[in-house]
Amino acid sequence: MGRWKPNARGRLEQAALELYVERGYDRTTVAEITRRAGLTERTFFRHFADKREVLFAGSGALEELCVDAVATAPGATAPIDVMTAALDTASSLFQERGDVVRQRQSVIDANTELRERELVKLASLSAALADALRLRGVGDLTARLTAETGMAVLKVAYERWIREPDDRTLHQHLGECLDALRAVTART
Amino acid sequence: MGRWKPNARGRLEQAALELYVERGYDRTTVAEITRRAGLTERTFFRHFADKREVLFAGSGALEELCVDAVATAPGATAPIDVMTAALDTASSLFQERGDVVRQRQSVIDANTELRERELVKLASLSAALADALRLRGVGDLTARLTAETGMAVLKVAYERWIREPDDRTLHQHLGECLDALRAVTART
Amino acid sequence: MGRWKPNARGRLEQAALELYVERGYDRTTVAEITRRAGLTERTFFRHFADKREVLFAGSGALEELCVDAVATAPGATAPIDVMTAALDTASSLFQERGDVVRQRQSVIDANTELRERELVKLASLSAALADALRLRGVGDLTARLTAETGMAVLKVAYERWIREPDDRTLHQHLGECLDALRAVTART
Amino acid sequence: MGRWKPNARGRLEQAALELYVERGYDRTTVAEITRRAGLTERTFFRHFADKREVLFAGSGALEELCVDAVATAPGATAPIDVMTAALDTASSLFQERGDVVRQRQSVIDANTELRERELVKLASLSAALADALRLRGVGDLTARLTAETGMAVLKVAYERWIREPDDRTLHQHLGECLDALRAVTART
DNA sequence: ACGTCCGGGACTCCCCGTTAGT
DNA sequence: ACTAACGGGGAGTCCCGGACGT
Repeated sequence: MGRWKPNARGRLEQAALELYVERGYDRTTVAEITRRAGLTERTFFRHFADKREVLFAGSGALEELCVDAVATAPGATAPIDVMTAALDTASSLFQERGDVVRQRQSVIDANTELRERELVKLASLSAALADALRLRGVGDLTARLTAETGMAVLKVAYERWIREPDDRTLHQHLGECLDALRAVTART
Repeated sequence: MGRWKPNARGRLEQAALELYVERGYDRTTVAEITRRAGLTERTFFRHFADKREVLFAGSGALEELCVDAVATAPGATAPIDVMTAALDTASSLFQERGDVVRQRQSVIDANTELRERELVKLASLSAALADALRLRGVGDLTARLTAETGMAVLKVAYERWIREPDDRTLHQHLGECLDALRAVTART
Repeated sequence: MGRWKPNARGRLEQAALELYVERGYDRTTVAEITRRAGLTERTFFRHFADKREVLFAGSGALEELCVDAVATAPGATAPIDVMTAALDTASSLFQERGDVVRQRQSVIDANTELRERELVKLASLSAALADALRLRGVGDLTARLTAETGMAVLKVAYERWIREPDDRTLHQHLGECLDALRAVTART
Repeated sequence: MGRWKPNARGRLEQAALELYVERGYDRTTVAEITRRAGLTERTFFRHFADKREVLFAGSGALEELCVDAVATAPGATAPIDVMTAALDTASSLFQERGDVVRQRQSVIDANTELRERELVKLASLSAALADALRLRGVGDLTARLTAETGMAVLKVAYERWIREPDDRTLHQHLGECLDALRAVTART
């Protein structure tokens, strides 16, 4: 057994989220986070590339799940339906832990730097999904557009789900958004 | 007559772009930029919010132009066509100065921080266009989706225009992408 | 009048020397130095390139004086005599403030990093003197060798002056060393 | 049989030199060196005291050889000639592997920290040679001055040998430098 | 509008310690 | 004895902002 309390990474994540909520992201220093977690600054940066990344540690797993959903969709599925399946996978992940997700999102929304990072994560997800579609044999142009469109739908649906505290699920919002998108792009 | 050489801001922009190209964004310090421009560090930050912003100084003007295109489109135009008009406005701005645009883009592509900022600018453009659409009476959901879809098309078309040095114009790429998008979202 | 107490640089130098003497160079942190000087770490590194340099701030002035002595020596003086004049200039600087010099030297001798820096300063002095000799028309090989020999003599004389607390001046030590050197290199 | 590939130390030396040449000493991190060598950072510091030392691992052997040359010189030899013998020993070591030596030297010359370490190694060599001379019965003052003078000659000769790519050997350069030194110190 | 001096925090890197495993 | 894994601690660089003076 080590000399240290276990799960340094987890303690840092929790301490960071707590402090970001308590006093806001930019009024929190890394020194304060590590103090609360009983560690040193050096250790924080060993686990997270920067002060923002601690909020996005889980996004890698999300990406994997979505990519997997694309890869394992039945062979004959149309690209847009494959994408829909991937988004549904993501949506259930969010839906399950609605409260935590909302809290985390309110932290992100309050700070521009964090919004920047969120957009990067979305772009990374888009690129990964486009790759996954190409692996299914979808052409490059279609793959990219499908992925980008999927992100557009996800963004809008997610935002509405967060902001409107009615009983609609994220899954329902995604459906509505996709319908609306079809109406927008339909040939007149 | 002032005691200083005029156009401090312009000199900073030029010095920054030169250095970013010569040795890369992250190997360039603000001190070096200001040294080349014959100014002090403090002055840099009086003109630009941060080291990245110097590359995005023109994006405000682009946003204005696009919003204007939305506002002045004929009253009966469908949202997607309004958006297309806005994108065409943007595209001619890029098309005119292809070389500068490509150089600037290669700097941005080489650095994650700059890509973050680029995404933020796109998100800001999206929000502005959604607002402009709402002002035309378009419903909130449709406005957002149209704007986000427009950004998706712009991203893909722009990237292909940059990367494939054939004779197709950005305008043509936009058209092709919109067609492809329609094919993707068409009901089967 | 500024908001700050004046002479930040001087306060840092003094605080550093005090602490290096009190508890040794490597058991002193920059944070402690700046705390004692009533400043922040950031300010320390604005004035001194690193933690060592604070002890060698005066070496630039010494170099200037020596170079000047070389430049202003009578035109017909032989290189070795020009060099001797330069060393005598340096020696009087040390002789005047014997106590401070010895204290500083004991700090340096106790730490390898500081000895490294001392050697670099000597090498820099050597290069500057060789340059100054070349400016007098001395050939490159002779200039370098004269400068390096001068440093050799200075090193040995200085060390003996510091270590042997008799009444001989540094000037006398330099003379003895030069004589001994001549004996060493004399053709048999 | 060990579980690891053998010769960890050698792999580290090679990886370090390669990287220092490829991208420069200060743009190379220890992590990169160990990654290339297939080891961990901790292992690097078990073999080398610091990041610089990996370039000076062989200097201990050089020192031994030179000291040995002093110790085994015929009893009646004058100090300066003993020193010359020691330098000639060193020179053949360099002469044999001219290419590697030049490459290594170009790395060192490009970085101040490395030049510092090089000077320390020379100072260490000087001290060792002075000790060896004292063991032969040479007086302290003469021993020190002879050793320091030897280093001066070695420095200048070595530098000229490196910089001037003609056919003169390091041995020849040493001879020329010694002659020039004698001319410099000769009584007029 | 610009310079000067300084504060403050993020982040990187070097170097070292301990523990456990082989 | 040698390695990996994890953490500590300090030096040093850079971005950015605040207060004051011209």
